[in-house]
Amino acid sequence: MPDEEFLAQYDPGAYPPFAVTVDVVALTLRDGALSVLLVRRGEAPFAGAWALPGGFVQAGAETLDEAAARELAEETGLDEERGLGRVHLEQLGTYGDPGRDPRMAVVSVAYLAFAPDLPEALAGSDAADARWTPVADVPGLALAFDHAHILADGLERARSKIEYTPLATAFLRKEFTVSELRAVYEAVWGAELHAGNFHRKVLSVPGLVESTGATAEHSSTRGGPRARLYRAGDARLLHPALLRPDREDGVR
Amino acid sequence: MPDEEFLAQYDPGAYPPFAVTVDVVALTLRDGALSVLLVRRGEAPFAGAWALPGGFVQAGAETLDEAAARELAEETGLDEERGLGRVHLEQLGTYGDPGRDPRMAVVSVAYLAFAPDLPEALAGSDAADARWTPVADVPGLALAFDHAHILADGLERARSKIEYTPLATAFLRKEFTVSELRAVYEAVWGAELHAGNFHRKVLSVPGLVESTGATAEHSSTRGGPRARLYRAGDARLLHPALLRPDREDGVR
DNA sequence: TGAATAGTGTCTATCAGACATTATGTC
DNA sequence: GACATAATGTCTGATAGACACTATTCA
Repeated sequence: MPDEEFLAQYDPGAYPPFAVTVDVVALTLRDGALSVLLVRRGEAPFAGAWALPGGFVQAGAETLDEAAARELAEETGLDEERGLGRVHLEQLGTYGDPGRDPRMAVVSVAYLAFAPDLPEALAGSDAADARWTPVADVPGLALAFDHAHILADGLERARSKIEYTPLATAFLRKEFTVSELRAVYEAVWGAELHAGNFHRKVLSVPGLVESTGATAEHSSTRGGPRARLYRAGDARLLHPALLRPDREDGVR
Repeated sequence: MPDEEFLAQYDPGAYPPFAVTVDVVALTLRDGALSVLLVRRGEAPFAGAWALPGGFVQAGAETLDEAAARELAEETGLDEERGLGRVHLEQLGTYGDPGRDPRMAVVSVAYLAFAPDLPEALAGSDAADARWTPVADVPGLALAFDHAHILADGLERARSKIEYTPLATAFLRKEFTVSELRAVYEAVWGAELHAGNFHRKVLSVPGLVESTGATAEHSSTRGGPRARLYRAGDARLLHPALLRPDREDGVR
């Protein structure tokens, strides 16, 4: 049977129906704290509960990546011009356990976003509120659906990803100091790093950062020389990697 | 509005309909060559073309992981008893570009499987044929849908995963020699490794392998002492990792 | 006997991490 | 002047990789 003939008599209803959503774990640094974008749901199910921003994929009209970017833009107020281009967005994983949504069979494709410090969030169409929330405060929140699980996976991916890619720079503005970069690593890993060793390491890894020649305006905090400014380098993978301090070697 | 009331009047038809499939990139070593399980499609679309094994997820009846295990079992003839338990199965990524399936909007959740050398494949219900195919032979095959893309992603994941996890052992039987393990790395990475250094490295990484005390029956190939036998160790992450030989440092 | 293999020893360049030091800012 | 920070220097132990070497088995 030729394909055309088959398609003409084809009955889409014969296949089990799913709804497909995208949900975004959007991370940023606010006041030195690793924070995630959460929305307060305006509608059932889980009305009133905090959840990851997300929504239904428009079948046939957009790719999954585009759907994730669209949902993120709706809640952050960014567009392609203003900043969205600087946000790193990657697929995290897909969650489809039966019963994860009480309405019907829903498969959620989760995305992970790294964003520089952004203006306060905007409540999108179907959200009552939207807020950047320090991830340390999330455990008390009882997120909707399986979003706590998705967030945990996203955090672990983020911790691992900044080890061997230069994506920590995606949390910063275009120009940054080594100290600011160190603050990113410390916030994501939740561990203090040795300033001197970190400095030397960052400059020694090929392609992680490149110098701008300029120095920061005023030394922000409590004195010290003005720090030099760097841009993100052109590496896509770090070699050697910046390994996080020993997390119980090997994880048996 | 309470959730129950909402659910009662809820109309699933209001949401864009998707079909959800799982597709499996199942890798194994056959005669020293890294090989992937392919099926020849019996029905349109792409009837007669080779494709990754997969099928529709049964909505509400199984998790995505279970659906992937079911599809893999159908094509390999394995069940929980006979070997399926030793197969490593992990989610690879999700593919949902509009038009990737000519019939309707289909989202495919791809899985990656590492299997020990298995008996010849079995054609499942909707496949005309099933075969373990050396990945080196695949480029000439014009796989159905976007399966060439999915396979490429799976291979890259596999190459990367054996660096920092002990999953290379999933390609071998319960007991194996260091040389057999080296053959896995060489097949997956497509590079020759230094036998002596590899040997010392494998034994020095905590939790990668543990000794059985036994030695192999006969030195299989062209002489040499009988090799000692090892089991997979209890590590879930390797530290330090086994880095693959320099792939153009950093990938700019 | 010859050849290939298993396993170990040695050397060197590199790297992570601990620690120290100097210069430069703020309060 | 007290103090924190930026940046660099020094040292040590671990590691990757090159190479050499011995012992063991098959043909």
